[in-house]
Amino acid sequence: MRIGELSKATGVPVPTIKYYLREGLLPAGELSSPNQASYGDAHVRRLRLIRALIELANVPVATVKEILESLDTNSEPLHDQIGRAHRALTPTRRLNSTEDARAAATTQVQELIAARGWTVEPDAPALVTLIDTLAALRTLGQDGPVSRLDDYADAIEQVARLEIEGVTENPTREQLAESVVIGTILGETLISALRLLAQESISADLWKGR
Amino acid sequence: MRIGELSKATGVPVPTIKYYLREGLLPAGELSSPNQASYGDAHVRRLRLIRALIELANVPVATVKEILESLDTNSEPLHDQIGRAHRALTPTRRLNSTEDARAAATTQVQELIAARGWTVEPDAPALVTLIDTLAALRTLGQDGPVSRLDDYADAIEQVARLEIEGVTENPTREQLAESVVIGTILGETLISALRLLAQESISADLWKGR
DNA sequence: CGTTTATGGATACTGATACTATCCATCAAG
DNA sequence: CTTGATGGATAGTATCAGTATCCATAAACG
Repeated sequence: MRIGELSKATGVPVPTIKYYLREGLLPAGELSSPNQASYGDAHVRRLRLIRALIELANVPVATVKEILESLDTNSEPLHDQIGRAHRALTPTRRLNSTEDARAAATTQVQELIAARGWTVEPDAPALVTLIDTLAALRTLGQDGPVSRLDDYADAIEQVARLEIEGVTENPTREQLAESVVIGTILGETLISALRLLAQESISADLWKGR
Repeated sequence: MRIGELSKATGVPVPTIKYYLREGLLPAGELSSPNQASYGDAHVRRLRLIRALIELANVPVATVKEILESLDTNSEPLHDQIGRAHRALTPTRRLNSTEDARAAATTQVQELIAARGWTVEPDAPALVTLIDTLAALRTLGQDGPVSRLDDYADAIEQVARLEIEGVTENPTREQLAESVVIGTILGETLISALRLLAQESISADLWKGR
């Protein structure tokens, strides 16, 4: 398969494929002569994965590269690979909310984690996001979600259990890693879309025309 | 309060505040003379909201503007305001997956909606995202989430119900709109962070060191 | 065999986004 | 009365994700 056919097969423009090759997201094709390379099914698959992460999950190109490298080498422990996927989904910027809102949120989160017996590193990026979000909600006078945090956690734990279930049936370590990482990232998009759909339905029933 | 104090109170740099004023995200302060304006608590609150949407939920500046305008005028029906918030959370770009994967995903989603009795417009943005995501997962050989879609929907419906519950206790129409819109957007960040935390915990217990 | 057309590789350019920086004529505070 | 903000306008910057252009070579067609 030549680059033009790869482009046709995936719908990705040739210059974009060249860009991904340059950036190291996509491995080079096999060269038969200095300006002739052939690509295979692995390239089609990889390209689809790249597009899904970029288009659906809004993962930056540089992060996609990191994730793919980590999946390719498999030198890292699985738990670290997951951490990499998590960083792809966590906003890096910190929010400065009022000191007391943050303090209250921190306590609440610590209690939640303790009550559920979760094993979470104190510097997990999602921890910071959770605290910041709770603090922001409270500061903005929206304490509905804040006061129902435990109920949210119930539902989310259910989802997380489902995801683990759907992933542990993978036989090899490589397949497991791939499933976890892809599932973590695209799962977020899936859940978000489902939630919006459910909300839209409820909103339509409740407030249509109000 | 002058702009410097507003900056101190929120941690947002003065040039950035000026930028938000220019872009119409933040209403102008009250002018006492051609180069002297004073800002109040409403500005502090608004600025915090802007930052939360941008930093935590990754909403683009232009979309934040739209959302705030819609909340300010309250001329739209509530259901349309929610639609606006939904568009802020939905990727606009479409993915081209294989025809049969899309067809299968479309059928599956239609069945899901029918089975649950959801009221969803056929052109809802989340619908497209959901179909694309399912198609991508299947194409990538990750059918775990695809086959468990109904279980996911169970858990998500539970979350959506919680959110409605936490929001209907608002007395006025304006407060309701604000709660729904902010809750929809920041709720997404909250749920995402909770999910990652739950995953990290499970992953730590299951695969630490593997 | 000759002429389009496509390709690999390198380099340069573009458009969007979210700020930053500079300027200047006030205005306010010490 | 000098020093330091401020409002408003305009210009500049950094990053990101591609696009575009060139060129020497190779393949496909007639």
